[in-house]
Amino acid sequence: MKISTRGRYALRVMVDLAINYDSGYISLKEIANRQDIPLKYIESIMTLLSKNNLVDAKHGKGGGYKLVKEAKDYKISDILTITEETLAPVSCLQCQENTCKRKEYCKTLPMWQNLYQIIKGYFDSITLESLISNNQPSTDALYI
Amino acid sequence: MKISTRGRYALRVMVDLAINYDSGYISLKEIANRQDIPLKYIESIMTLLSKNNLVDAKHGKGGGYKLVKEAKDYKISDILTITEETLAPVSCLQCQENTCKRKEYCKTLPMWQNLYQIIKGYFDSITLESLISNNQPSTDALYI
DNA sequence: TTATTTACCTACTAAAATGATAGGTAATTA
DNA sequence: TAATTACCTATCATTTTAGTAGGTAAATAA
Repeated sequence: MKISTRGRYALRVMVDLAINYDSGYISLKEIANRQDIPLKYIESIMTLLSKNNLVDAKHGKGGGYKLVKEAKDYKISDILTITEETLAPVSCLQCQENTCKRKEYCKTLPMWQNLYQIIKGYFDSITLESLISNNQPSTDALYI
Repeated sequence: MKISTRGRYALRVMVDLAINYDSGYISLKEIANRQDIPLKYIESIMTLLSKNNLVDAKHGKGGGYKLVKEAKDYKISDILTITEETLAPVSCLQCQENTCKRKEYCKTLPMWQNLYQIIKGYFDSITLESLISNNQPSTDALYI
């Protein structure tokens, strides 16, 4: 039950882009260097985010990536859903329709559904802005 | 970010043992059949749970497994922590001491720490008994 | 115009994790 | 004593993960 490096790297790059937003387009060469992430690896990840319109890419000299909206308008769930493909903790929940034959009587299914909602809800509640300002929902408040 | 079949199978077997608690020792042959899980695979999983004293095993004819305590006294986290090795969503959190060199300034670390607490808290709050009675904390209540 | 820089594209690969299977041994009991 | 059961060891096929390599296309600065 681990978040992949793809997702973790993507978040770090997005945070970097948010912090350096005023510098305009920032090359991956610079970010890869600063974040100590393999350039070629992060290239494939950022191309994915670019195709999903999370970032604006500009080719050529002086090009690079920049955010297309304010940091507060990026939910962490938006980024992770793309890089992780899904946030569902079990595969029977990752498609719209659950095709598991056990679903009618499965004793563990409600627990997984709940967990899925909790994880999604958590990542929905955090933005790039809250990451930068170290301002996240406290765990204490999550359970009444 | 998926729970493995090891963990999912373990929970299903434990639920089965809980439901059929009154029947005494139950063989894996019977459970594997009922749960449609490969016998040899579940054997390795249950040996692990047995070594961790979550179940009582009895060899020979009429042998099998049974719970060592009431269903309400098994937290889901106890079972999953053994089968999944850890519930930490990122590897830097799975040992007592975080050895990541980025930990001092990492913008994403607090988010992972919080998530870890939420996941642990969730699985701590559910027991085998609550699974059987379909009585789990509602998602609605989790966020104020 | 040309050299440079950058994103993007395609293919490949090594290592690890996952989800098993196979064949036995030891304990227990009917 | 035969049958049954947990347990032990080894192996394996597939998938996923985490990259690497080498190029092409776009854009710009010189």
